[in-house]
This record gives sequence, C-alpha cells and structure tokens, in this order.
Amino acid sequence: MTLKLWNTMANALVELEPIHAGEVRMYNCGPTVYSDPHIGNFRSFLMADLLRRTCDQRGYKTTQIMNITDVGHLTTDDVADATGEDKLEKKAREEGLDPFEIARNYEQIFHENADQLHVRKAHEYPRATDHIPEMIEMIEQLIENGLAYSVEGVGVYFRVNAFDQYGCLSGNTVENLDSGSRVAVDDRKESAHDFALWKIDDKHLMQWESPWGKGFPGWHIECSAMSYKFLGGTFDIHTGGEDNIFPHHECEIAQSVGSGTGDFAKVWVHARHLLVDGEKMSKSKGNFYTINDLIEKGYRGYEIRYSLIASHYRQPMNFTIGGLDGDAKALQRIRSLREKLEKWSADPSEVIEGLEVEIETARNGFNDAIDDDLNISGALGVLHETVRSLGRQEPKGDSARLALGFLSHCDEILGVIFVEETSEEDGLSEEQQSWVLGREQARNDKDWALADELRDKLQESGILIEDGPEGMTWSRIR
RNA sequence: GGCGGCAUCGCCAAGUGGUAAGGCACGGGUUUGCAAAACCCGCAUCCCCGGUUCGAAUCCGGGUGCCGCCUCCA
Repeated sequence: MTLKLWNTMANALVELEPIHAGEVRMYNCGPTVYSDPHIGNFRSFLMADLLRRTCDQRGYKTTQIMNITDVGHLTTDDVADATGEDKLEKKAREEGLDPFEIARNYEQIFHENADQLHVRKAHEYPRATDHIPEMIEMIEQLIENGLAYSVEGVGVYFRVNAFDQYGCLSGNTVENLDSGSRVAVDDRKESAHDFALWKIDDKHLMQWESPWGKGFPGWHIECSAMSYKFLGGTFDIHTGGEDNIFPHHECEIAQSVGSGTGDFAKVWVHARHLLVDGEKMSKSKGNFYTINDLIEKGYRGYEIRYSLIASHYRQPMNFTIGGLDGDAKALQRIRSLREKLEKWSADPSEVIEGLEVEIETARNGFNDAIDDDLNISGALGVLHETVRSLGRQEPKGDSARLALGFLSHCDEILGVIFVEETSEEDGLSEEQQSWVLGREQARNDKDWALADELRDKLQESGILIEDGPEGMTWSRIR
C-alpha cells in the first residue's frame, strides 16, 4: 500500500518515496490575498489538504508550508508596459486603503474560509513581504552564478538561456515559446523569456531597499526563497493549480536549482481548474462563486468541501449549484448514519455475522482508492456502499462502534462526516417556536389538520420539519 | 505554432485486458396519521471507424468533438 501521485515533472504516476524515511515535506502555492478566495482556489487548496491528510494518516511526519502571496502580481505585462499596475495597488486605490491592510484583511478571510471547509492547518503560512531579505539573498546568489543580471534602473532578470533545464516541467522549450509568443520584447532584457527577479518602479506602493535600488520582488522568487527557508533545498512535494505549471513553477525551478540550494521538489502535483456551468468561471458570466457566496446561500462548509473534493483533482470538474445540492444530499445520508450509529452504540451489543470482514474489506478498498492518486470518487463509492449496507443492518453496541471506526477512518481524509459547522446555527424565532410547540400538541391530540397547517407555516418560514420515531427535528431550508 | 489533458446512464463520476462502482434525479415498494428520512427493487455496454487479443470502456492506428497552458489567474 503505497501512495501514488501523478507527477507533472515525470508526466507519470509515481510512488511517493520520501527523501527522509517516514517524513514528507510539502510546499503548497497558497492564496494571493487581494480578493475573496473562490471555489476554484479552494479546489486547489483542498487537493493539498487531502494530500496532507493522507500523509498524516499513513503515519508520515508531515511538514506542510503554504505561502501567502501578499505582494501583488502585475495585471499587465510589466515589461512592455511600464504602467502595469499591481493588483493590490489597484485594490488599494479603489478601496482607499493601505495595500498591507488589504492583504491582511483577505489573508484573514482566507483563513476563515479554510476553517469553514475544515482544512487542516499548515505548519507555516509564510508571507512574501516577511521574506524580502531571503529573496534578495537568493537573487544575489543567482547573479553570482551567472544566471541573473541587473539592468540599471530597471531591475534584475533571470537569464533563461543560461539554465539548461528551463522547460523541464512544462515541456515548453525556449524555441517553442518563440513560435507562439505573446510576449512583447523589451530590448533592455537579453532575451524575451528572461523573467524579473527584482523590479524597480517608483509608482509601486510596496517598496523595499535592495542592492539594485528601491523596488519589489518578481513574481516567482518568493516561493523559491520561502520553500528553501522552511523545507530546505530539496523536498518531497510541491503543489499548485495547473496554471502555475508555466511560468510560475518553471521559474521557481530555475531560481532554486540555479541558486544551488538543491534539487528542489521531487514530485509536482497540480490541480486541474474547475468550470462552473460548463464554462470558465468569470464574474461577467455570473458564474463566479466565492466560498463566502456559498456560505451566504446557506451551504455548510462541509457540504462545499465534499462537493469540491468529490471529483478527481486532475479532472476538469464542472461545478454547478444543482450538483452541490446533490452532493449535499449524498453527504447527509452518511452523516445521518453516523448519528444513528452513535445512538445505537449505546445499545447492548449484538454480533452481526460477517460485519468485521465487511468493514475490513471496505477499509482496504477505501485506502487503495486514496493511494491511487487520491481517487476520492472511487473511495466515496466504497463508502456509500458501506453506508447503505450499515443502514440496512443497523448494528448495535460493539458492532456500531466498529462501523463508527470505519467512518472515522474515512473522515481522517475526507473531513466531512464528523465535523460540525463552525459558524453558529441561529435558533428559531419566537413565532416559529410557538408553531413547533403547537404542532407537537396537535399531534398528541391527533389533530392532523392543524399539525399539517403548522408544518406548512414553518416550511414557508424556511424551517423543514421531519417526524421521526423519537420525535420531530427541524432544519433550515436553503 | 508549441505543450498537455479529456470523451462512460438525464446530471455528476469510478474503472488502466476478463464479461460496466457509487452518488443525484427518476419509477415501483416497505415504513409513516400524512410527509420526510431510512431500507428494498428497477434503471448504461462505455464518441465514431479500423486493428491486436480467446477476450477491450480499458492496448494500437485513424477520425470527430471538447478543454487547459504558452508570462493576471488555483
């Protein structure tokens, strides 16, 4: 039983063989904190979380680092167009706030959303702006190694033609890039493909001193500098969204390997982008969802989580609200069984023949699916089959505890069954409470007409009433 | 122009040579004061055309269609 992952670098499924036995060190490209994180962002972060949880469960000592990009990326080609404006800066101008304040604000929202989706905390969340000296140091080393050069008053560039491995991750070669290039050539650079390590621009709001003049770091250097600081020059896994493959990760490799710190990441795992309603998510199409949008619509964090992890991270998932509703329903069946099992576990034990074997088989099936490049869909298939079977068998006492153990094992990875909503559930209004009490009385009196009327009233007010063998329960309708 | 990926039931989605998991939806039941939930039953031969093989959704060749990346983007 070994975890296999699709390594973008090898373009093949590879077994995870940690550099240090029993220990996995992982770097995740994290959020850029200048807007509310959307479901696409979190699909990628959740993939990293699944990886983290899987490593934890397999007994590895896992070190997970996720960066916070609080230096904005340029919105337009920074080389061809010197008026290129930083995203944080743009936001700052629009919102009339200090860019650092904005970054901190969105960083906070990112953490809140991550908590709501029950994402396990990374061990560190280093901020780019806290590591300017480390970046400068690495740039100096690159210059010393002949892989970077400074242009007076403009900045420092990486000399792509001097780095043979450039293109090893994306498959892009410099020649191929030339053919379809959209890059405007800047003659201050030696080659059109050279990318910035340090930029000098007076108009930029975030500025730091450097040997090459006051300026700010290039887009890619933060990950090279921070991964080195926290994980060393060679580590096990690097993750990100598929769009990061080129240029971001390609450039990181050039910087890190080029600076001589080590071999950099062994396994590269990239999450495919998701579509919404079959189309690329965009604000203008009205199919753009932030996590907060969905929370406001009344979806629970664990429902959103389930829906975003239910399809394979390397498949172009198509997110729809209808799909989320269906997923929420499927998840609810699992959670209902959990509640029943907890109740049944207090009953006297009764032996169910074959249950132990069934659970063991299911557990192996679940593990095998996860091992197979985090095949959550396959794992969920096993889980759902078992849930139906357990619902039929209604195990009590020890048998119930055995079943709960299985659910709990699955949930170490899934994080959707035993977790509770982090936000407070609002109680019923006084009027609603009176209807509930009135309905209970009516049911006792067998006044079905009144009972049904009150149930309808509650439903209209957004409360769903369900009668069970042990009384009624209510839940909020979204 | 270059690089990469995908095509399985109405929708979502497993499956990587041995006779199509699972979920949602849908239809029929059990149960329930009614309903809901739960459980039971039913519900596809895998884009097209060739080939390899005793045997292919799975391998090979050729089509067709779709998508991502190629310096904003998870």
